[in-house]
Amino acid sequence: MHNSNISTPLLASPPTSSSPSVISLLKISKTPRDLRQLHALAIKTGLFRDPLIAAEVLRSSVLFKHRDLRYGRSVFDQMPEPNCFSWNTLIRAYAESDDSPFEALVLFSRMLLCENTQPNQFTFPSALKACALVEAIEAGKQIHGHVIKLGWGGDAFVLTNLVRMYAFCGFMEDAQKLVEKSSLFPDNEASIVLHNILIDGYFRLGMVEHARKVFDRMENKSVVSWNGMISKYAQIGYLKEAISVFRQMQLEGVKHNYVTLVSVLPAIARLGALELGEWVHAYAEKNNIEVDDVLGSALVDMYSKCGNIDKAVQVFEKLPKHNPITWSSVIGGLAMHGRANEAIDYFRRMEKDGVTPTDVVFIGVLNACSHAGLVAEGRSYLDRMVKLYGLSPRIEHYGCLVDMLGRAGLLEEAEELLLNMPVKPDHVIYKALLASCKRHGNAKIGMHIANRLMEQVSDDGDSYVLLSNLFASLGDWGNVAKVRLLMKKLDVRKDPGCSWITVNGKIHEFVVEDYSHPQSKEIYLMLEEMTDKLQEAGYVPDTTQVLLNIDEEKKEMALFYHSEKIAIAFGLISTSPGTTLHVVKNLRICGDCHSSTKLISKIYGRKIIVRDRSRFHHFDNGVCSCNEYW
DNA sequence: TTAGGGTTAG
Repeated sequence: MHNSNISTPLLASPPTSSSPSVISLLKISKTPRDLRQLHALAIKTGLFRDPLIAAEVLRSSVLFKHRDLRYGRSVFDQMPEPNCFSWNTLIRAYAESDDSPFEALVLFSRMLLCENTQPNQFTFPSALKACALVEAIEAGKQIHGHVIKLGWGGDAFVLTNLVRMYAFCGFMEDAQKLVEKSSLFPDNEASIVLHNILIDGYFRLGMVEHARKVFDRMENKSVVSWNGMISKYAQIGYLKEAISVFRQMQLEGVKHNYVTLVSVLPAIARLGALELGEWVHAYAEKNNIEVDDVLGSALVDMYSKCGNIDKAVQVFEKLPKHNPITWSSVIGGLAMHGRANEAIDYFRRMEKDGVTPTDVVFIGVLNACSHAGLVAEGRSYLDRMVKLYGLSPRIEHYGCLVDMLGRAGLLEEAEELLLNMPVKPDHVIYKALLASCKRHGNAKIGMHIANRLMEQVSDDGDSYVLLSNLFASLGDWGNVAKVRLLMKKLDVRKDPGCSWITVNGKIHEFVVEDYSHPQSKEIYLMLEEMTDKLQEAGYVPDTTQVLLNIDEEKKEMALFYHSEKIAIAFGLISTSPGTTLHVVKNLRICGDCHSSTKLISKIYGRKIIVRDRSRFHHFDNGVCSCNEYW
């Protein structure tokens, strides 16, 4: 068929036969069709035999706007004698591809066999990148040999990729040696990059101390080095370290930039350090750092995880644009705070705005339903996710649903779902159901689940504790003792419960019966006062929450020293009257702490916001925002 | 043509 009816503006004026104009046409070709037409034309006119033009066709097809590797490969295979540039282009394209980096190595070895071409400083980085991705250390070492033989060992790009190759393959000594050698000729820029890559490698291998040592020994650090430490620490949950590097950076006079803020905010969020989070937000505004959708989603998440959901919503509304992640942040935030209906409203607004929800957005929506007892809604949203959006539920989605059914007391259904879902249950989901069984006193299902949990978990202390708590709540002290003995034998420990509160920008952390705080004496006096006032207000300790076989008086004492109570006592003595207290706890709040905190909020006229492992509780004037549904 | 970034069930 003649193609005059599909002529594009690009081809309206046919190219002349001179190479430069074809090359410039290729460079501005926008659609795959433009490219294919130019390609066909080049072949028809014989211009494709010009290696420069052929190379440009290839480059246009695999890099930048087109990124069609299969098409690029066919272009390459048509070349009678690809030049070095073309080899490099295709090797790079494969090395950067998600599914076939290994093909880059195959091509590299084919290139070595060609008589007229030799790898150069542009070939090695891609080939080494491919080795790093597929952890091909032997190939990597051989390529290193070629690098030396051909004299590219001093090239900054080649060197960085060599170091990264060794680091990704876990050969840290080789990586370290290369970096040290490069430090002898301190061309700062390049040396800093090499050190950053080395640090990244140590983090990837979980060798955190080594990473820190390299960082501390760096004479010159760039802002990227600082940001890298902050983000890596935050990613592996070393939250305080992340924040301490952030502060040290400031002390040493290195200015925070956009990436610094985006990197440190998740750590602040998880710690619940509201004051610091507010400082970061103010810093962005004062320094004209644009709060775009990326920084915005980090801020929205920070405000909601730090207890200020209204501010989170406010920041969200002011963002210049929204994407699935900003929506996830605000929906997940509302869910955490138990504001299910608003979470659902936001979800509807998102759909109305034409944004396609991701599976993460649905985790937020389902979590909202779970924490508000909206069972029918939860089911229908899972259905919507599968049928309308074609998303496959992950274990997290089933986790929300099992939790939702369990909290609502629909334990048989929860168990049925857990046993029949198409993904393998993990210890998280078993524990969620086990916690519901304990709460609703269902020993039968609890035992089923416990048995299955024990089959697959051997070193998760929390699972054993949950099981022992289930027995304890049923008064089955014999089995409690058995589980505890087993824990001792297997040497598994549970996460110690701890709570923390930020006062004047400093985080104060407490564990159960904690006497280590410098103001410990005042804190315990306050705890005594609190207990007296609670008793005056008619509070009776709920000793069923103490899951040890000890006498009642001791049980009361054990409750009295729960870490969240200590944190609240400290908050009360170290802030002025009326100040809202923000407490974060790493486990779920216990029933006794929940009911006494309600009273404390009334007695002392304080709003107390507690974030526990699963959600927020806003205590105010004797009531909690969770409506006892947690 | 090399280094750093946001959301995710309990």
